[in-house]
Amino acid sequence: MKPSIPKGTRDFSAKEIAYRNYITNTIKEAFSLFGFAPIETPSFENSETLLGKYGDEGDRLIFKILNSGDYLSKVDEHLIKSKDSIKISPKISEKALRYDLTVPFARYVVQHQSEIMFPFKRYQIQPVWRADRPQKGRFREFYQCDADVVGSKSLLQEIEFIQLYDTVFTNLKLEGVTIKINNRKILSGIAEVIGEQDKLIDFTVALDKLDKIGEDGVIEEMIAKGISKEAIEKVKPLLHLSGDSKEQLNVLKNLLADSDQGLKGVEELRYVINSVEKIGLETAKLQLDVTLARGLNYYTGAIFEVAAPKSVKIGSIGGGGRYDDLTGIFGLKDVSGVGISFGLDRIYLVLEELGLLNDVEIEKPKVIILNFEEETILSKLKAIQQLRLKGISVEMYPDVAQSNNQQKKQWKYVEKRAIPFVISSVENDQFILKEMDTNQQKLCSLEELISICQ
RNA sequence: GUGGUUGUAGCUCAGCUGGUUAGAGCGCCGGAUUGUGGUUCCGGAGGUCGCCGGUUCGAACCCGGUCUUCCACCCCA
Repeated sequence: MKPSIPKGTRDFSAKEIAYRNYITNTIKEAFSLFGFAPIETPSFENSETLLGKYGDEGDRLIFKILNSGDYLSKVDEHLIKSKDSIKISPKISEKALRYDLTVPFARYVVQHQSEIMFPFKRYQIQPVWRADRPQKGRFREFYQCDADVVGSKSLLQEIEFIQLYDTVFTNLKLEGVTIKINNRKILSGIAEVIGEQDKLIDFTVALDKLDKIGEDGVIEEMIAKGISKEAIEKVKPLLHLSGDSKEQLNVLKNLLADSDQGLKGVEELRYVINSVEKIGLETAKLQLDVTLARGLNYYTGAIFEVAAPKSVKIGSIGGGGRYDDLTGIFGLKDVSGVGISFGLDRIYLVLEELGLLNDVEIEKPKVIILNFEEETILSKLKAIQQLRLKGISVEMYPDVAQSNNQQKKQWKYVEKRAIPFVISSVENDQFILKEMDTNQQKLCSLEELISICQ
């Protein structure tokens, strides 16, 4: 059998893990700096927890887990003969792999509401699964790093999340990141003003594609979705908004004069953007983007999306927003939440492409002891014990060299792993120590060895 | 879900319009030379050319199907 793994999944080498840990540690540090504490939820949930939360498209992409045992025996025979997958699947599958971290988190909040102190701040770094077709920066198993606050409607949270994004990308030394911000209330306000409330989703999805398919493309798609020509005519000014955020907000304010909701969105955005501008960001740029929609149906206020530096062609590396009633479907009303997510795998690709991972330390021993002759093994093992007691990582090449070639192989092993110190042999309690960087070699005692390598 | 793309030794790839025992470099293993590696040289192992079927006297190369890779759309991190 030829070994293989399912498409869209990956093995990670020691080096890749080192790089990934560097990224997640940077994110974790920032999360706790901002007062978030980690929680974890199971890899799979009851299907009813997940299904219907992400729209039809989302449901299609959820990995369903087949019931164990004789899962067909209890299914009605007519149903099986009907070959109706949608009706049969809930009968044979009651669990599913989580699709994101937000919905399981909402479930968690409701289920543990009596133990939780609100406002509740948590972070979660775990893999999620989607039955998608893989492509660049898109996998079927990937990691999300989410931070959310529930139980506070304060816009200060939005401001803090923007700062959190900025902190992480600053610490990763990633320059040129753009944090795009919009407000769902503005989008529904626009839909209201142009009289197309019921087509809000189609409208926003089309608008979202502006930078991808251009003005004509957006208009074409809106027509295809049945949005009236009058409505589109009213929207047109949006398609070429210009100027700084202040000017853009003023245009929006005029456009949305008849929509209370829309005006509220404008004010919320104005507050957040003004505050952030006054406080200042380290490396990231905050940008108002009225076309920013995001697919998820549960956002109700601010919407965030993080774009990688322009030189890297990849989808968004993070996103988030405010959802006023996510916990409502699980029976807990009026709990507002806001959160953001970092796409670990995409951030990795961006950093790698920009060469920002090259300086990351890879775990390896500091010292290696070569194994050229049987007789000295015991004294070497003793030295190893002493070095390890001092916290110096050290290993010995396991196989004794029987020939010149095998000695050569040991040296090659050292070189390949870039181990800085090599002990080639022991004579009368004196070690022959070679420092690979300088190529200098000297004879030293155990004490000297420890002080050099420490 | 739609469209395209890829698949030859462990890795990177050759293999002209179908023709006898399928090649290279690197790597790997053994050996020689090098004071303890990084040089040079010699030798060796390793592939039913993704899989199934078809066309043909004959296919790695043509056709169909299938799986896989990567990419774009949809959607998204």
